[in-house]
Amino acid sequence: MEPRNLKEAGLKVTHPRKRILEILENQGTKHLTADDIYRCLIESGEDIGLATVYRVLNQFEAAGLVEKHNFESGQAYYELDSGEHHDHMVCVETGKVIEFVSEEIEAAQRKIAQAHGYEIEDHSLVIYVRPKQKC
Amino acid sequence: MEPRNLKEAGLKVTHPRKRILEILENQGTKHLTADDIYRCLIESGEDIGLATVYRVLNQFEAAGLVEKHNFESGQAYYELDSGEHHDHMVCVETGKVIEFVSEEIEAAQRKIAQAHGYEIEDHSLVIYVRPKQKC
DNA sequence: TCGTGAATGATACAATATCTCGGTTGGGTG
DNA sequence: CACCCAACCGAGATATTGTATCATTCACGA
Repeated sequence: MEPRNLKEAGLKVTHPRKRILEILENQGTKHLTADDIYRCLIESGEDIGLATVYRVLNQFEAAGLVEKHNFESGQAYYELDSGEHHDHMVCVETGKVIEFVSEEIEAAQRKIAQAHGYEIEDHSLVIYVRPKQKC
Repeated sequence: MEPRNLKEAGLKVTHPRKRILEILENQGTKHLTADDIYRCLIESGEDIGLATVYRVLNQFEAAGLVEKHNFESGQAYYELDSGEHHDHMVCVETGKVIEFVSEEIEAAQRKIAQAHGYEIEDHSLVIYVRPKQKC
């Protein structure tokens, strides 16, 4: 199971790590960039360096606490690892991100990888969509 | 249909654009970064700036001549638009890229988007795999 | 061939992320 | 509780990827 806190992840419980984890927990449905988190810290009066944010996010990722997504923006987005795998659908008009799971797609992927003599290590599926009803 | 040459794409036929298109056409199965292309040009004695490579690749993408992929590397990879859509499977050990098509997955995606009231604009599926036989 | 607007190359700049290093601190040990 | 030290931190330098600017050059229709 994924670690749910810093100790379980084998990380010292420091102030910056606690605050960053809090921010990730309080994220709504939004996926945050390192800079989002940095600015959020600054706004709440914290004195935490941007380098620390990147370092901590990398540690969190290595520890399995968070997932890192690249989408198509050249900027990485982070979200807490919910434990259950899911893919993403991004609305190109509103930027809204919807998470979904499709066992059908998962199975098809395994089949394809197997057919080529591989096993799946990971995968990334992002569907870019727009609202169906035209104005 | 996708444009197959510079004129059809509405682009002036200039030396840099011809050479960059040639390099993309001579790419084997490999997907190239802007820097790959730049170094290839330099090695073959051309005097073409890196800025031009980026500019031309962006124009090619806008014109539908090439596709840009982000994978997970923070670096964009380019390949000629073959006209037929395909997804990618990347071997995390060898870096090899395999292209594949799965109508099963395509259909499942359409179904999911529709169920949320969206239509698909585009999508990106990358499966990260490793060879099945362990040593 | 000539003229003109588009394209180019060099370089400065911007954005994202990592590295380095001196100073600080969490938390185990005595 | 006080000490100690490896782990951690903040700041700024640096690396990497890509874009903007601008003077010069070039493609191509007349």
